[in-house]
Amino acid sequence: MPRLSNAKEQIMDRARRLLQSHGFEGFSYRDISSQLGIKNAAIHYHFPTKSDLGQALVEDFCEETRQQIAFARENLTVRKQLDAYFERMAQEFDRDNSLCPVGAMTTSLGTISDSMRNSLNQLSALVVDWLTETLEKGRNNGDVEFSGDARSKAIQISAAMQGARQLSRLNCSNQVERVAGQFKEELYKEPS
Amino acid sequence: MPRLSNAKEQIMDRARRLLQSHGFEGFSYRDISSQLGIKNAAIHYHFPTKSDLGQALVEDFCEETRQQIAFARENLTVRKQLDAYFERMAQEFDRDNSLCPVGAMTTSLGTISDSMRNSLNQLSALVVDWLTETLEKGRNNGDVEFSGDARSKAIQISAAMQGARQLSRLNCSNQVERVAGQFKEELYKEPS
DNA sequence: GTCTATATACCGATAGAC
DNA sequence: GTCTATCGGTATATAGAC
Repeated sequence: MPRLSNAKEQIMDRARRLLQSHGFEGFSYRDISSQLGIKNAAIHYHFPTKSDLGQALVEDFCEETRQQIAFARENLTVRKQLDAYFERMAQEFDRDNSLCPVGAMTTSLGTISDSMRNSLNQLSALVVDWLTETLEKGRNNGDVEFSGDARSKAIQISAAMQGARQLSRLNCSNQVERVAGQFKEELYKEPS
Repeated sequence: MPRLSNAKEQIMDRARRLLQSHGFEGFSYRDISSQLGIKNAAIHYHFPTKSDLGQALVEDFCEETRQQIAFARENLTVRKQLDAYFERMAQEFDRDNSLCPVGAMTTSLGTISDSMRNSLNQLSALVVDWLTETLEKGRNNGDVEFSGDARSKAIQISAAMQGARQLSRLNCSNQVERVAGQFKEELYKEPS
């Protein structure tokens, strides 16, 4: 009889929070096991190595992001898609001061496995590709306004949101909303 | 007779590189001592605790930034000041793929000393305050163009440059130049 | 599937010789 | 000012009982 109803999910949930607050090398199996009231060895049963755990976490982020993008693309206008993206970034920070997964892993890029790094790259590309496509579409139909090429704008926005979540943790104030508001003012200059 | 001509400076130089590539918790006294061909205890003589070393590093960053800002403010036009800032960010990344000090510390904010955190906060504020002042001045004399309030724009730019350095390490390509180019295109729309 | 116990390695830090 | 030697703590990971 297991002590936890669905141990694997609970382990990943704790690991996810720890990753987004302390980075991949900033938490240990002990942090997870003590929070769940189990022992280290129990985690090793579900995730033999920490790399396995990290890989599962990043793939989870990818899948979640894919679903959010798919929903937005099929159901929302360009402006609503961008608004939802900005709002999600601000809300994730408000909830638990969490970093974006990519930002939380940047200091560990030299030590993680190739497969983990590849998945992280995919996660980053998912957002940038969707932003590029959405911005381009919005410029064509007049929903948004910006100069330069769409991919550069997409990278600029993505980088700024990641950085804003980090600066906000340092200042203890939500700069994500502020940066998002600045982008919206610039993109939505002409009311549709 | 010391084995190193100026041990303290050499230790800080190595520590600085390690901090900007692996984060504060991502390097050890051993990493530094092995690179310099000395022993751990020698580092502890100059920096009794790792917190002392970290504090010295952040204060060094502050002093360097203060000098760069003071020079720019006194000798350069608004556009030249912004150009110098963008170019410095891109060059620092090109040289050794280094993170900005603030971005390198965000996953360690929960474990570092209060004094280190305060210095880090000062470092971030130095750049944002200077950017705010410079943007406002440039908008008044027609050197640059942007909407919204200057401080929001300053935070947006600062956050984007920090994020761009991190994304660039993941992609193995210099997105810092690309993001800087996007900002320049937007800010310098009207040729002076 | 979870436990106890253990292996091995690394960490920051200190004492004392030179 | 640097060394050798060592301490206590923690990390990931494994073996084997239950």
